[in-house]
Amino acid sequence: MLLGSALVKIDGTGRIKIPGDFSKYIISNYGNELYITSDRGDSVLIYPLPVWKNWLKKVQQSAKNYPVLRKYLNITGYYGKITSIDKKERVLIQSILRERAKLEGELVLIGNIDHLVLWNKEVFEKLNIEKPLTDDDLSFLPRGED
Amino acid sequence: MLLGSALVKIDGTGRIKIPGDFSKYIISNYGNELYITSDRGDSVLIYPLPVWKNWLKKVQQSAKNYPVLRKYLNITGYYGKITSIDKKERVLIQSILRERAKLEGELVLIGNIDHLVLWNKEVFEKLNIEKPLTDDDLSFLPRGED
DNA sequence: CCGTTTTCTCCCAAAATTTCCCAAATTTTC
DNA sequence: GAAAATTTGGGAAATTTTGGGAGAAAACGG
Repeated sequence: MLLGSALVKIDGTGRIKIPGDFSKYIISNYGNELYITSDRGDSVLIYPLPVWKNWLKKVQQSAKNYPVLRKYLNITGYYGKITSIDKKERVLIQSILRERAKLEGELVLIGNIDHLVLWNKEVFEKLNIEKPLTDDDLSFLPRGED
Repeated sequence: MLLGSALVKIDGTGRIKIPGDFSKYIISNYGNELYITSDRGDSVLIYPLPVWKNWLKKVQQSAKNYPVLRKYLNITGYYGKITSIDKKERVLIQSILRERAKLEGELVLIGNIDHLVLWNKEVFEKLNIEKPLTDDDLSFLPRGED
């Protein structure tokens, strides 16, 4: 399962090295093909290709009626690209995404169960860390078992 | 499967180069004949010819019950043309479509399972990227491994 | 805490892909 | 049938992608 985060850097040609534990998990469970995309352009979604295909099927089945879902498909198609993890466990991030999500300097790569999310570290912190969660926010959490 | 996008340019004589991964997939699965058309004139639909023929059959069936579809058939017939992918993996976009869909400067070519959609990049972004998806929009996504 | 091993980053060069350009061939127009 | 316009073909430059070496940094083991 993909959990936790790592700091990574992007090289001169637009690739990132996927940390060993993430890449091992992905390759052994799903193979080395990825679908790299974004929904809002501010972060990069890195899916194992089979996971994405599965997800896509679900979305498309409901997309018939909702224009919003069609827009979602347009956008994830626009940002998207099939890529593979190379021998050194690197992946190329396509240039539209590099620009849009400001991929330069320090980046944060976060595991999200079956896929990864990549952020410009500064951007991520501005959105999530600077204004910490309030008691109110936390009140929306479901009850844990007790 | 045709997924993801690529930026392409149109040459002086109205052709685009279909990126290697797309063209390889198309040719090996469907051969090198295409049907190039449009439904609304603002983008260009690029179908492998066998895929289009199949689709057409379905639409014609439904047109018996829904005469509105006749208009769809008229339009896609009007814009349409059979073309083939040349040795250098280029295709000519007929001039009605070049004008109508403003094919000049940077273009975006987006994979959609079994066909491609070509847009003027600016136009596409105005329609899809300028106003990004909101939290509310995303809440319409089906739940799943996300 | 120090040396060893593994992982990651940085860099360069080779390979592949895409774009640009020109000219020949074909089709259309008058 | 000649001129104009469009389509087709291919060489070569420009750009992007790929591959791998070597140093730097981090993790590991004792």
